[in-house]
Amino acid sequence: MSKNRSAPTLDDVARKAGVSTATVSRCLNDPKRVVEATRARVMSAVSELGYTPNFAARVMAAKRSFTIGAIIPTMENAIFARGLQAFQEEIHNQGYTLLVSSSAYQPEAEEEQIRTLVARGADGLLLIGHDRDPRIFDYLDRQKIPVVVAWSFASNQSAPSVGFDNSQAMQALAEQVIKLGHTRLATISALTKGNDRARFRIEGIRDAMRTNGLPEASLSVVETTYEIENGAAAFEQLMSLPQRPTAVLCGNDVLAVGAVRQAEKMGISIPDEVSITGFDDIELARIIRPSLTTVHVPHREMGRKAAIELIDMIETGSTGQSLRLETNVINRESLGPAT
Amino acid sequence: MSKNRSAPTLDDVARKAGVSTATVSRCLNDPKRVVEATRARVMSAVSELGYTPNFAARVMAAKRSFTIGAIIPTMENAIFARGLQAFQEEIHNQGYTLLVSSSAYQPEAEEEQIRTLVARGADGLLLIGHDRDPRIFDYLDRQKIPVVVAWSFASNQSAPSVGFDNSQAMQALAEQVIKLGHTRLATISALTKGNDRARFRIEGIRDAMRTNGLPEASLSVVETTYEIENGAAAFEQLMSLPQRPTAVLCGNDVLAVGAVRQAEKMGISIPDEVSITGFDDIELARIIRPSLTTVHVPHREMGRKAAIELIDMIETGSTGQSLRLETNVINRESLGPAT
DNA sequence: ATCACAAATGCAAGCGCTTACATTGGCGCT
DNA sequence: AGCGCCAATGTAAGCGCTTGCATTTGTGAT
Repeated sequence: MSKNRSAPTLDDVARKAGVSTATVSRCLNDPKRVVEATRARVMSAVSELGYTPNFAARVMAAKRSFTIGAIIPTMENAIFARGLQAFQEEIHNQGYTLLVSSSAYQPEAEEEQIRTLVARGADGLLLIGHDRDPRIFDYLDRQKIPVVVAWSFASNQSAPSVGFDNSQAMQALAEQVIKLGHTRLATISALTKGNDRARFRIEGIRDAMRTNGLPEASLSVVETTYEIENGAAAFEQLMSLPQRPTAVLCGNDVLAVGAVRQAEKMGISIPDEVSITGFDDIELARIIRPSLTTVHVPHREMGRKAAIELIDMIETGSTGQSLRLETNVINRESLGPAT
Repeated sequence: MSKNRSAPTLDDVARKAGVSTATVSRCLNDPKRVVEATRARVMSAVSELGYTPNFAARVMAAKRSFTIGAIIPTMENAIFARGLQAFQEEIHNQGYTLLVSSSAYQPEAEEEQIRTLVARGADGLLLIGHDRDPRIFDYLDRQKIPVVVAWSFASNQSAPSVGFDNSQAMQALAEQVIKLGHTRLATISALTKGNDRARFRIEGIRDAMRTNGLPEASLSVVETTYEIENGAAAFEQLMSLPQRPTAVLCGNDVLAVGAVRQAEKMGISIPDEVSITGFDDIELARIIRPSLTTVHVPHREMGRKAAIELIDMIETGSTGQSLRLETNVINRESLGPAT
């Protein structure tokens, strides 16, 4: 037992317990395969030495890492944080570890990170949305890495998805807005390039307009990136239109908060002069005044279900099955009747 | 070139380029050691094959992972998110990858995660706060894993820290509060067990009281976990005290937001009847109405500096050096003179 | 006791890479 | 032309683990 200043190995444990490394390995991975007496001896050697298996060696030998990778567009806001937290809790319960990276909404960055995660031996991947180069799905398929797509639902894609129908969710909200008499609608959307969620949401508004006999072309659309300040700027831009919209449907709550703040600054009363809505129902939506009418998304449920699905795919080798979750409109103060 | 359905290895590349694996490895890790012509041949083989080095094998052979681990108390709020984002950007620039896990404020979970990260070959660790079993620092020391502590500053600890003086920061704020005539103070704090930041902040308030001749014992303290709802509940509790405090200094902005919301609900006017302050200066602090007087912490700078320090320790083997950042009080609407 | 057979354990071959050390070849110099 | 030297490349030994297969040990039935 050399008191070497570096981590003990399987070999050290084996020697101390007077067994072979194979037995120690089995003790750790499949305890019932080794008889009680030996196991006790091994286990005490393990704890006396403070042994922790070397992960890289284990992955290499077993070709299995019990690691799941997730690539999300951004960590800087609550939307993904909450769903991801649930995802991580679930996989942790099942003995997996989560590796997260964020792509900053850049497709190339995402692709690189996918490769990195695969090179790190991820057993499966969680991706957000369907929009990406099909070659990526081919690659993953070839490497036999199961993938689940979340935050979006579509049954006919190359990977199963656990999410909700963005278009329909937004349509339901737009219907309510229109029922309140609004005819001049506008939307502040996230960038639609490479972002199916954003596109579907705009589409949902258009669907509702069409259904209700409003000319689709009359929808003013401003696209911007995901920040409160940008939501504010977009709102200002919309308010300087010759014909001010009476309702601004925002692609997410963050943008809506920016709009609300800008309205306050411009002395525009919400919802008396203009109505504003959000999407996601993050905490901020109920904190802000006026509180936000928005679409509630079951983030935690989505994260959990995606985890369950992905682990099932990993462990049974199944090709997975898409799951569609329900959203619902939450009525708060920022939406009122058209004036 | 067998079109095997699994990832190409160094060997495949070497064969295709007509060189040895050693040369390929050198091309990838230290290109100047191989002559231009060979390198070109190797590189084109790499890209034709779509080769990505197997991470586990690399770590195992090189005993170096270019991975840094960070364990934060929670991912669910903006405080750590922002600093961590900066940390990650900086290490990414220097060619490292970040592995994050959250301990949910549980010391045992943190300890387990530290071991996990070490087993995964992390080259260094970022930890939050100094409060933890000294054995952990011993262990890390024995494994020769550099550690930097952030979000807290203390020069006499077992690990260098990059942070700010929580006590002094809070004291500065409390001074202002007292100068405004408040004498009945209360604080809503995060749980102090295992959380030096929380403890130091309370201490800061006491220091200011002492300095200004206020009886320290008169400070009402409520401890609770990190959620808006809990901040609200704590505020309600404080308001039902026989002698209502006139200023409630919250341990962080999230708790303060809860307090503000509860005041609104109870019809207590802020800051006319009661003043409320926060700590951290997260985005929410300026979004909420009344906006929060709070302590601004240079999160991004802290993250970046911590990254620089840690990488320096990893690469030069130095023992590191503590760095103290400045905070400053941001005056907004939620603090007013005592009535 | 003895034998057949199953359960427990050991042996050793990799997993895909890095790197110390050995070998080769090209160059300038005499 | 011959020599020494250094840059470029190759050889092969691990890194710490898992696991198929071989071997040993223990069990119950005869």
